[in-house]
Order: sequence, then C-alpha cells, then structure tokens
Amino acid sequence: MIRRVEQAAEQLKALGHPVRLSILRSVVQGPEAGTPAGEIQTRLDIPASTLSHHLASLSEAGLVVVAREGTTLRYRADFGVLHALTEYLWQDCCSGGSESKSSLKSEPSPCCGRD
Amino acid sequence: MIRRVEQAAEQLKALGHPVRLSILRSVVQGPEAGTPAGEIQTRLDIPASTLSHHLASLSEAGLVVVAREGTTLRYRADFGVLHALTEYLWQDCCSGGSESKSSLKSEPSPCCGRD
DNA sequence: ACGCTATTTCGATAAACCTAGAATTAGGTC
DNA sequence: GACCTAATTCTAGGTTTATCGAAATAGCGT
Repeated sequence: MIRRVEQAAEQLKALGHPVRLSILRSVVQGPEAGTPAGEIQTRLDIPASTLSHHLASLSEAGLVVVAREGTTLRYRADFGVLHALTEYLWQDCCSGGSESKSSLKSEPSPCCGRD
Repeated sequence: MIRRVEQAAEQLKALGHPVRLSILRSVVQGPEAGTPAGEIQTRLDIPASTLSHHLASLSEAGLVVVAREGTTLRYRADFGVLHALTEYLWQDCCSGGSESKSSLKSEPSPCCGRD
C-alpha cells in the first residue's frame, strides 16, 4: 500500500519534465478516443524511442491510458487521476489538509462532466 | 525568457519527490511567518544536509520563500506561485488551454465556487 | 574573541534519468 | 509467408539527482 503522498509525488515527477508536460497537453487537446503515438511524435518532433519512454512514464504514473487500435496505440489522459492529483495538490497547499482528514468544502470535482 | 511550460515543469519536478512534498506540507501547515528548517528536520527526521538540499530545490523553483530570523531560517510557502501552478495544471488538463490564450478567471476550475 | 547553535556548502558515491540509434515485436495486407 | 507500418524494447552514453557525513558559514550571547 502506497501512501497518497508517495503516489502524488510519483505523478508530479512524471509531470516534472517539459517534454512530458507537452505530451500531456498534446494528448489532452487531442480527440477523446486518444491520440496515436505517431501523431504526438510528429507534433513534438522527437525520436520515437524517446517519446515512448516518456509515454511509459506518464502511463506508469497513471496519468494517461493506452489503447491499441490496429497497429497504432492511442494515448488519452485519465482526467479522473489528473483531477484527483490537482485537487490533492491544491488542498495540500492552500488548506494544509492532513493525510487523514479532508476538510475541504466545495471541491472542484462534481462539475466538469468528465469521466 | 522561459516558457510557461518549462517553468511549470521545473516546479512540478520540485514537487515530484516524496520528501519535498512532505516538506511543503509541513511548511504549509506551519505558521505564516515561516517554519524553521530545524523544526522541519525534527518533524521529518532526516539529516540536515539532505533537508537543506531539498529546501534549496523548492526555493529555486519559487515554491517556498526563505527569511532569516537570527540564526534560524524560516521557510514559508509562496501561495501565489503554488496557486498559479495548480491553476495552470488544471487548465492544462481539463480545458487543454494553449500556451498563448489564457481564458481563465481566478478559480482553478470554471465551476465549483472556490477561493 | 570565544563558544554555541542553526543551517548551509563541500565532497564523494550510488542510483536514477534522458537521449537516441538499432533491433525487435505487433498487427495488418497481399 | 513476405512485406510494410507503428511502436516498443534493447543497448549504451552522458548527465543529473539523492544521500549524508564532514567541514564551513552565519548570527547571537558572553
């Protein structure tokens, strides 16, 4: 069992690289069905192997989800995870919520018909 | 001039370590005037030199601010920077806002009255 | 100046990360 | 099966990070 802080750190670390953050943005802006790796590669203009590693990082952190469609792999953002992370970060920074209690009132989740 | 994505990546990277994330939480929960490094050290139970390096990372990223008070150094969170980062991240993930246009008001999300 | 405390900087080591060409796997088509 | 494309995994390099004891710095009190 991994503590929340460990998980959040892993996810933030995955986001803590300009290329990966750009990849995420590219994926987020792409179609809901997911963006093919090749399309991301073309857009960011980086070697396929390098991209693949970064995609693996994002995937292992649970920030993106992959689905095969023929020979292409489509990557899409996991908005639930991203939202939970953002919320944790915000709560952590502004309300100083401890790991056990979550005394946050109007959380930003029940809106934005996502996931 | 550093692009926003680069800056955000640097800040997220600083947060992408369990110890540093714990440090930030400790600082956030501490007094507004700032928390002495020694107090953080006691609380997290890590060597002073290790702590100092992590504090430097957070400081260089602009997430925390340091102020001397006698022999002790008080670290406090820079909520403005933290909020801006959270906002950028959320916008990046939920609205896929491009780097040029920033159609964000003051909340991390267009719904859920918060702040 | 001396001692004391708080904190940082130095130095060294081990581990992890980033990059990218080359080789490989996976899936589709003929 | 042969072939092509998409993407990953292999391999290897150079770079950065993480850790922490030891030494140095900063400020205060005497």
